[in-house]
Parts: sequence; structure tokens; C-alpha cells
Amino acid sequence: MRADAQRNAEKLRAAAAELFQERGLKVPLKEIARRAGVSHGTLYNLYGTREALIDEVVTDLAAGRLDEVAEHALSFGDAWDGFAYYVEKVCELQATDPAVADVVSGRYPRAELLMAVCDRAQTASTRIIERAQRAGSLRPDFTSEDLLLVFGSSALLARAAAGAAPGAWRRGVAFLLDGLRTEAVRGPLPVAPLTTQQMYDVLGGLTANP
Amino acid sequence: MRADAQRNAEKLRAAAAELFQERGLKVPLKEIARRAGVSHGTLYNLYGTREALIDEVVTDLAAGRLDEVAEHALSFGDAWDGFAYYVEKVCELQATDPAVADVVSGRYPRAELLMAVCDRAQTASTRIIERAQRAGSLRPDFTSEDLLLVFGSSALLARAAAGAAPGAWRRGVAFLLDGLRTEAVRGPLPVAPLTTQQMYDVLGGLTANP
DNA sequence: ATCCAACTTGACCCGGGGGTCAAGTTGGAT
DNA sequence: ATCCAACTTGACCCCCGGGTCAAGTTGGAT
Repeated sequence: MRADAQRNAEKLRAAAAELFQERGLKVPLKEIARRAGVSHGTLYNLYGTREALIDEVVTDLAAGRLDEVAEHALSFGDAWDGFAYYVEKVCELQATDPAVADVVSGRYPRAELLMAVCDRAQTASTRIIERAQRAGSLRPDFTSEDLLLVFGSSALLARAAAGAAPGAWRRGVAFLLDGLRTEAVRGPLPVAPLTTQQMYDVLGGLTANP
Repeated sequence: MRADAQRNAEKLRAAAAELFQERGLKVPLKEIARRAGVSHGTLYNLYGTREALIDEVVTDLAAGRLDEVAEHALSFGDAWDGFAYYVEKVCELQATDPAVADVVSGRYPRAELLMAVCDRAQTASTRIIERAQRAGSLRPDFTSEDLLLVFGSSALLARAAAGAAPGAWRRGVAFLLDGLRTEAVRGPLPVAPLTTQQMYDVLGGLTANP
């Protein structure tokens, strides 16, 4: 590979990482090329597909952070606390970083590394779930598939609410967690209730996809 | 209005109702015209905007059914049962009819009648919620804004899961309801857990908007 | 210094959805 | 039967995003 191509590949990688983090993995490829200061033809030359570009940055963008959270969740003394921490933290990551959200829940089957990250996440989820279930604090009929769907939904909510009601997703997660633990503890909600206007705004963003 | 225009308006109304029910309120206007056997120019002549067309059919498509469910929910002897019935039934309506889903959660602020239906739904929700809270069976920090967001999320999930795992939304609703009631009752789940493959399929449909 | 393969560029293609409007057709009043 | 306003039509325009490729440029080996 020639030196200039190398440089361009790097510029594209950087631009992609930036834009993925700002706007998610579905950002137009031409826009990535524009930010990299390069023709979109060059992007196609060097990477060919969006998936290849994703695989190029997914490790930096998401893998490490997700692994960290999972690891920390397993280090909690109380299994339920670990589980709750995991759910909240993953949702928080998703809320603050659209790239993470799309990695966890966006399906790009052609992006091998992304799929690998996804599998790791599910494996971690399973371990955290089973630990809490063994401790008797998490309902036994909850599966890691359920959890990944929760992550997917929460990511959509968080993105829709980012402008009008940041943190709204925390209420949803709180309700859900209270339904998942075996004890009848109803924790206080972490965020104030939404106004009707906020709710309408969020609802609007929920169906109009970015 | 001339007789032929009248007929075309009716054909368009019918086609819109059909397609809205099949594919939701975002269906391309040109497709509605096609199904009506009419040029899309005519659609623009007679209705001008998507919102006008929506207002034309929203009452038939959604208003009555939503009102019915709300009314029935209030007729339950047990306030919690009424609340749970309401949540499940509205989600079920949404799952079986994309038009209802978009009416409840899709934001079309320019469609006056749709907004009216929406307001009615929120009013009904408030009454059902407050009744259950007065009875002490629903946690007091749950608001009608929360509920409408639940409806919005569930609608997305149901649509995404329609092909791969119909009924998957019921698990989510069940978890949530268990987190909303004050007693520590954990009902049995209404549907079998998803396979990993199903979960992946649903997750895919969740981000790829129809 | 030469030269060619490697690389870049941007014009161009596609399809999809929203929207407009001049030209042609037709209902129905007279 | 005539006639014109009301109506319909489909070609045309827009923007967007994905994708291709001939022509032009340039790195770097010789």
C-alpha cells in the first residue's frame, strides 16, 4: 500500500470513529469521506463497504468499554447489585454514545468484529444474569436474549430523548429492574417525571429515525 | 365538488386506510395513490398533505378501539387488573395494527384529529393509572407520560418482532408490569423465551426502520 | 529523470420518496 | 349540444444515499 493511501485510510478511520460516535453507525459514507477531506470514491477504494469501516473502529469504540463494565459487574459482592449496575451502565454507555448503541443492538451481520463484540456482550450478560439468578435475587425466567432486547429498546429511547429529556431512559430501566428482582423492593426513581411536552418530543423522535 | 372527485376521494380514503393498517402511517403517498388506482397528483389535489389523509381515517382506524379498551379497563372491579388489562390490550392493538401504533406513538403534530385521539388516550391513561394508584396497587411514581413512552417502545418492539418472534413484546410488558405493581407478585411469563436467533432478528428490525 | 502501477477524483448512475404543474379530459350547468 | 370550470394525469423537479468508473494524478522503484 502506498504512503498516501495509508494516510487516507487513517484519515477515514478517524473521521468514521468521530461520526460514528456522534451520530451512530448509519451515518452516510459520503459524509465520512467529506470529514476526512477525501473523495467518497477513495473511501470505497480503501474500505469497500460500511461493514469494513465499522470493523476497523469497533474495537476502539465499544469493545473495551463494554468488557470493562461486564467485568466490574461481576466483581460486585452482591450479585443483584452487579446485575443492576451492568444494566444501568450499558444503557448509559448507549445513551452517551450512539456508536455503542448501534454496536450492541444494530445488526450488521457482515461486520465480523462487530458481531464478535456482540457475542461477547451476550456471553457476559449470561454470566451476570446466571450469577444473580443463582443468588436468588433475579427472576429465573429472565434470559440474556431478553436483556439484549432491553438494551435495544433503551438505546432507541435514549436516542429519541437525547434532546428533550436526557435521562428519561433511566426511569424505564428503573421500572424494569424492579420487575426483575425477586424481592419486592421498589427503589426511588433516579429522574424526575417527564412533562407532557417532553413526552411528546420523545415520542416524536422515537418513530422518526436518525 | 364534482362527482368524480368525490369518488376518487373515497377510493383514496379506502386505500389509505388499508395501507395504514398494513404498513403504518409512513407508507409512501404514491403507493396509496397506486392502490387507489389514481395518479399521485390527484392525491395531492384532494388531500394536499399526509396529515389530512390521516385525519380522514384516524377515527375509523384507531379512536373507537382505543376508547373501548380504556372504557373496559375502568370497568374492572380490581383497579390493578384494569390497569394491566389496559397496558396489555393497547400494546396488543399496536402489535396487530401498525396504524394504531403510529397513532399512539407516531408524532404528526399537523394532524389535528390524530392529536385529539392522542390526548384522549393520555387522559384515559391518567384515569386508569390514578385509579390503580388510589387502590394502592400501582406504584405512585408512575405517570401517564411514562405509560405513553412504554407504548411507544412496545410498538417498536412489536413491529420489529412481527416476523421472527410475534408475541415477544408480551415478555417485556410482563416484566414491566411486575415492576409497576406494589405487591411482589411475579406472574408467569405469557410467552416462551426467545432463541438467540430470534433475538438477533428482532434486534435487526429494531434499528432498521420500516 | 523516467515511468507505470497505485491511487484519487468527481461526474455519473441508480432507486426511492416528496412535491409541482402544464396540458388534456370530463362533469354537468345552461 | 355547447362550453368552461373542475378535475386528472404523468412527466418533471427536488434531495438523499449507495455505488461505479474513466480520466487524471502521484509515489517511489529503477
